[in-house]
This record gives sequence, structure tokens and C-alpha cells, in this order.
Amino acid sequence: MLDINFIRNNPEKVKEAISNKRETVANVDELLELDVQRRSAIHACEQLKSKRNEKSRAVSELKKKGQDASQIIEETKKIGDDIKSYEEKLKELESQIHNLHLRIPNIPAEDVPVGRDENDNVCIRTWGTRKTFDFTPLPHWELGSALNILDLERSSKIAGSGFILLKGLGSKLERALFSFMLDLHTGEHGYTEVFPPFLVNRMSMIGTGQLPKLEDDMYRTAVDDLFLVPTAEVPVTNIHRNEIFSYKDLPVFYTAYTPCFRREAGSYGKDTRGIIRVHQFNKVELVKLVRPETSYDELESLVRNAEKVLQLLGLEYRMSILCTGDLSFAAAKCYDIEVWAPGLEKFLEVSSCSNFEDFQARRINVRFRDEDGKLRFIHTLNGSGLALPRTVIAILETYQQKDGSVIIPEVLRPYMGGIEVITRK
RNA sequence: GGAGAGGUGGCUGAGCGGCUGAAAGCGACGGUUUGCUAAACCGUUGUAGGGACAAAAUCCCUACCCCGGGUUCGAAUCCCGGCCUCUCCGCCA
Repeated sequence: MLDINFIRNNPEKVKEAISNKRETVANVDELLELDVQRRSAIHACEQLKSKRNEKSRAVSELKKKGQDASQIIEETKKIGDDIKSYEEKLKELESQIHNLHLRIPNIPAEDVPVGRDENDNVCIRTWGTRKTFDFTPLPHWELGSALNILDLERSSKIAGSGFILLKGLGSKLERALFSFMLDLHTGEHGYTEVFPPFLVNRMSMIGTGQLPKLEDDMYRTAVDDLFLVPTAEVPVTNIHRNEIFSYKDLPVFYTAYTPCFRREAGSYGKDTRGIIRVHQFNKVELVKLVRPETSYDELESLVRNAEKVLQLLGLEYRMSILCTGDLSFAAAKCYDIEVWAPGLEKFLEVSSCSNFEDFQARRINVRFRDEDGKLRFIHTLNGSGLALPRTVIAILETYQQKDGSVIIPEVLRPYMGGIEVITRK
């Protein structure tokens, strides 16, 4: 949510930012028009209330003296009716304004390149060297199936396409990966581990910006109006909703493992093979709540924390800054990390690290009291550290051998009971 | 699922129809005192919205005692609905 005052004072700037993000600009003018109406209604309404309060006080005085107040009471009844009609008008205006306001995206940071889509993203750095093979590397679904650690036929029998059934060392590898990531982030990077609910209410989804825009992409339990989390960002960022921090308590770093549920509406036919794009996947998330003046430094260290996972796993990756057109609704600036998958011969996004500035903080109403006692909104950030299926893809495809076996990266071996290689039985 | 109790400021806790944005205490902050600390004493101590001002300071108004409705000239206080917490019973991993 943008500051309404900022929108009032900088409408052109906001519209330019929105069009750079390739979202609807029309909302801004409509919002501002309604805002003018709203303020005049507030003014009128409050003047009436002031009058009513004055009269009520007069009634009280008269009654104390034991005098008759029926005339004033009659007058005041009429004022009450007027107030009611203004309040109805105001309520209608405010709900319209709120709906529009919630749909206005965040403004990209100054240094975000203006661009149309992912082709305009700019690579910042790369890590690792391209692995070469003296045989043709297989895609992960062939490896996983032959090793009997991945069974997509049966998972689709159970739940449908886009769901994963891991077996044996496949499940163990999954568990090893998120344990390893959590240990790294808590042990080396200063994050506190949390284990949040996997279902969240509507307020939480609005708070982080998934709603109202992306409702179609979410799984929802109709009876209770709860949503399956699309990312741990939602429950974790909402931990401190409606709270006020002392400046002494910032920054706060959280890391959490959760499954993530996404309907992937509108992406049918894309990445249908294997486990590149699925409806349920595991992810370790990093979330930071920080002071505004530190948030861009914190973004840099956040992305480094995520990169560290791939470095320790020995997987080649590249890190890019997203252009305005590819930037998500709530983000001001975002880095993507993509890992190289030799069997697929392409890069796969495994992490998206974003600074939301105070956009989410306004929605979830999280502020801090600074050294001068002033209340200010915090900045929120998050990033994957990392998304598992695509990391698994990269591991299987990168460490495959000619005989179809897969070597386990050394850092994972302690989590795998010392197993060094997954072989066909 | 059944029965009951309750949700008031940073916290504890009064108020149960009329200057009550809200007593008292604690905490926090500022000051006096002090060799330092402590203690004591004095003072300050909510947020949001709207308006006045070119703007800041400031001032005025409005709202907020879990949320949403209702009754009333007037609601923290009465009534209804919701959410949450606690206790007991039942059921269950």
C-alpha cells in the first residue's frame, strides 16, 4: 500500500511507475477523485458531530439543573439523522477507495531497470563453471524415475498432475536439503527459525499483497475462508501484524520451512514435464523486518545468504535484477537467482529476493519507534533460501554419472546418513 | 461439539448512561538532589483522520476502551452479531 499522501502529491510519478510495472494506471485518477469526495464528506460529517456533541452537553447541563431539555433533544434528533446519512455515504466511499488503494502496486526503486518482461532483466553476477559431460545428461524425471526416488505417475493418481511423490533416498534428500538450509541460515546468517501455520486467514493474504490481486492463484478452504500458504512469506511477515517495535529490537531475521501451494492458474502448458512447476513444493524462506535506512543493504546481504546455499551445494547459478515489467506487485526491487540444470539445458529460478520497502508494512501496520520517539513504518524483505524442487533438479542433473547414479554434494552427506551416491538398485 | 467467564492505554487494574482519552499503581522519558548508583521529589507520557497555515512549530475538530451493527439527545458503560482468550465437560491426533 502506498501512502495516500504520496499519491496525492505525486500522481504523475505514481502513474509512470505503474505503467512501467505494466499495471493499470486508471485506478490512480479514480482513487484521487474519490479521495476528494471523501474528504469533503468527512469534513461535513465531523462538523455535524461537533454540533451534536455541543447540544448533548447542553442537555446534560439542563438535566443537572432539573430543567426541561425536550426542545434541544428534538433538534438534535435531526442532526443525528443527517450524520447517519453522511456516514453511509462515507462508508461507501471508503470501501471503494480501499479497494482501489489495495490494487495499486508498489513503485520500483530508482535503480531498477525499466523493461517489458524477463528478457529485460539484467544479470548482475554469475557463479560456478559450466559442468561438461562425456555423455548426454538426462533430465531429472528420467533420473528420478530410474533411481526410484521420484514417482510422478503415482502422485498424479493421488492428487493430479503437478504434485510430487518422493520415495526412499529422494524423500531423504528433500529432508536433508531443507534441514541443511535452515541450519545454514540459523547457524551462519543470524536468522531465527520459525515454524508457522500452513493455512492463513484473508487478512494475512492481503497484508503481504497476494490478495486481492492473485486470489485465483491460491488454494482456499471454502468453509473457513482460509488459504494454503503460497510461500512462508505470508505467515512469517504477518507474525508482527499490528505491532510496534522499539528501534532497539530491529532488525528481525526469520527463516522458515513450509510447503508452498500454488494453483498456477494461467500457466497451463508451461514447464509441464518433471517437477519444474508444481502445485505443492517445499521451500525455506528468509524474511527480514528492518529500519528503512538499512533495507537496501539488507537486500544485498539477503541475496548473498541465498546464494551461499548454491555455492555450498556447488551448483552453477546466475543472479539478476528484475526489470520494472517483471517486478511483482508488492516489490520495489527484486533479485532472482537461477540455477543451471544441465539435463534441461536451462536456468531455473530458485530464489526471488525482494525489498518491499514500507508497502507491506503499511498493509500489516507494523511500525517502530525510533530514537526520537517517532513512529515510522518498517521495511520488509524476503527471499527464498531456497525453493526445493528446482534445487533437487539441479542436483540430480548436475551430479549425475554415466551409469545413472547421482553423487550427493558433500555438505548434504551428514544429513543423508553419510550416503555419498544414489544408485540404481 | 456442550456449559460458563472475560477482552479497557507499554503493563497491572478501576469505571458499568453525561467534561472519562479514560482513576490509581507500575514502567518509560525529562528535571531536582547526589562523589557514583540507588532512593526520594517534581513534571511529561496514546494513535489515527480532517481542517486552519505556503510550510514547520502550533492550534481547532472528529474518531478510537477487541471488531461490526443497534438503542439513546448522549455509549467504554445497555442490546444483538462476530472474532479471540481462559475454565470445565465431551470427542479426537
